[in-house]
Amino acid sequence: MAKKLRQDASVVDGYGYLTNIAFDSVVFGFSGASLKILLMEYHNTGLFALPGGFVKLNEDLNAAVKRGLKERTGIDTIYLEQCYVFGDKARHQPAVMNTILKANGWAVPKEHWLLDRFISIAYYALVNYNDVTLVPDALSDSCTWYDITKLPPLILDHRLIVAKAQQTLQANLDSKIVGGNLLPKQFTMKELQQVYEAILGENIRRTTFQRKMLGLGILKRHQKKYSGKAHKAPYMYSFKKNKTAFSKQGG
Amino acid sequence: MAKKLRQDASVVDGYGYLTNIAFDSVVFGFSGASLKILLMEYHNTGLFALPGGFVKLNEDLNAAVKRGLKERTGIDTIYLEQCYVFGDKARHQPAVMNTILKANGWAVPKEHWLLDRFISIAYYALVNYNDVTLVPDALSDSCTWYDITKLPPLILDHRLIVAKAQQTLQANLDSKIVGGNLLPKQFTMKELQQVYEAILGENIRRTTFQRKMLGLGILKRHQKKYSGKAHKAPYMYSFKKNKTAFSKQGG
DNA sequence: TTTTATTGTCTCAATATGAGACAATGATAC
DNA sequence: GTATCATTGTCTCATATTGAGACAATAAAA
Repeated sequence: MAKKLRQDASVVDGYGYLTNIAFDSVVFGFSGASLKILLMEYHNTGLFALPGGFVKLNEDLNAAVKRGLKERTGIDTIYLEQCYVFGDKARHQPAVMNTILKANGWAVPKEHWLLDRFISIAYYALVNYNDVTLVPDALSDSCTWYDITKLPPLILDHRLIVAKAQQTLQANLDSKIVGGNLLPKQFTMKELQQVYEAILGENIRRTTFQRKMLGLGILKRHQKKYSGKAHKAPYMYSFKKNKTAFSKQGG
Repeated sequence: MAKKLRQDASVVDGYGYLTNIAFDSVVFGFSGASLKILLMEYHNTGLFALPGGFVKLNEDLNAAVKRGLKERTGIDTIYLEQCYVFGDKARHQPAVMNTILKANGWAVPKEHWLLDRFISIAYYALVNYNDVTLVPDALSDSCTWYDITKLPPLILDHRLIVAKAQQTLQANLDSKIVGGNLLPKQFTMKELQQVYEAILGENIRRTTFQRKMLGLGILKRHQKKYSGKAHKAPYMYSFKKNKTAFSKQGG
C-alpha cells in the first residue's frame, strides 16, 4: 500500500517517469463468439479510453506495459505485441486531459506534466477472458469489456489505435499463436474457428479450416467434450508448446 | 545557415526537442544486385551507427524522421515504415555517447541531455540508390552505403535494429510496394527478382517469379531495354500507381 | 428406435506453385 | 549473311494447396 501511494505521488508530479512517452494497450479477449477489448471510463466525464501508462526511469518499456496491464487485469504473464507508435503533434490536446483531471477534483497548473505532449507507443495484448480480474485506475469508474464491433466514442486518437491493433492482429494471425492466447488451455475446433472469424470479420468454411489447422501439426488432440447437447461431441485441442514461437525480441 | 546554426544550438542543450525520445532509420538501397544500408562513422572513434535524430516540440514524429533522412540523403518524399520501438533500459549507455562527444571535442557535463536515457523508434526507409546525395552530420566523418551482408560492428543495439528492419521488410515484401521504391521508375524483371532475392536472402526460380509478378496485375510493361549485350533484350516495367497502396496511416 | 444438430473425414474440382522445355531474340564472331 | 551464345518470354506437366460439398458417425432428446 505504501508502494501504491508512492506511485500515485509520482504520477502527480511526473517525477520518476520518462517524459513525453506514454503507452496504450488494446487488450483483446474472446467471449460469446465475439472479440472484445478493455476500455476505461473516466469519472464524471462519459469519456472512454484505452488503458495506458508511463515508463519509469529505471524500467524497460515492455516491462512498463506489462506492469500497467497487470494492474488492470491481474495477469502476470501476458502476451504482448507492439503495433504502432502514434506521434503526431495533433494528438496533443491538453484540454481533454484537463477535463478528466478536473472531473476528478485535480486542479493542476497549466504546465503540469500530464498536460504536456506525449508520444504513445501502442501495444496489443491477448488474454484469456476468464482469467482477468478487472480493476479501474484512480481516474476511472470502470474498466470493462466492449465488443469490438460496438465501441463507444473514444478520446483523442484511441479509435485509430484500436483500428491499427486490429489490423496488426489480423496480419499476425497466421504467424503467431493467437488462438492459444485468447482461449483457455483446451478448446474445441469450433471455438478456434470462431476466434479466427471474429478477428478476420468474415465467415470461414468449417471443413477447410479444420483441415488446415490439423495440417499445421501444432495442435494436440485431447478427449471429447460432452456438452450435454444432442449431437456428436467435439474433440478438445491444445497448442503444442513452441511450435509457432511466441514473440521474444530484444527491446 | 542561420537556421542550421540554431538547430545545432538546440542539439547542444536539448532545448526544443522532446526528451527521452530518439529515432533511428535503416535506409535500404539496392545496387550491384545486393541490398545496402546507410551507416554513419563518427569522427575519430571507428564507431558506426544508424542515422537518427530527435523530435522537435512542434513536429510530427514521422515528419521528424523525414527531416532527418532528408538531411542525410537529400530526398524529400521518402518511403518510410515503422518497424519497432527499442525501449530496454539496458540500451542506456552514457559512456558510448560520451566517447563520441569527446572525440568530437565536446566536453559535456554528466547531466547533459544527450547522456540521458532514450527510447528509440526504429524506421526503415526505401530509396532509389541513384537518387541519394549522402551528407554526414556534425559528429560524423562519413555517411555511406554498406552491404547488408558485410556490416561493421555497430554501437549499442543498432545491429539488433538492423535485424528487426530486415525482418519487417521481409514480412512486408508481398503486401507493400517494395521493389517500386528501391528501383528506378522503370526496371527489368531480372532487377526486380534480384531485389526480392537480396531481401529474402535466397534464390528464386526465374520462371515462377515472372509468372507470379505478371499475374498480380500491378506491373505495366514498357519498351525493351537494349543493353548492347549479345542476347534477347528484356522488357522494362513500372508499377501501376496505387495498386498495392503505399502506407499512409495516422500517427 | 427415431430424430436432430453437430462433427470428423473423404472426395472431386479448381487454383496455385515447382521444375523444366523450348522457341525467340540481340549482338558478336566468322 | 550465317553460326554462336547468353539471355528472355511463354508453355507444359507434375505436384501441392484450397474451395465446396457429400456422407457417415455420434450424443442426447423425443
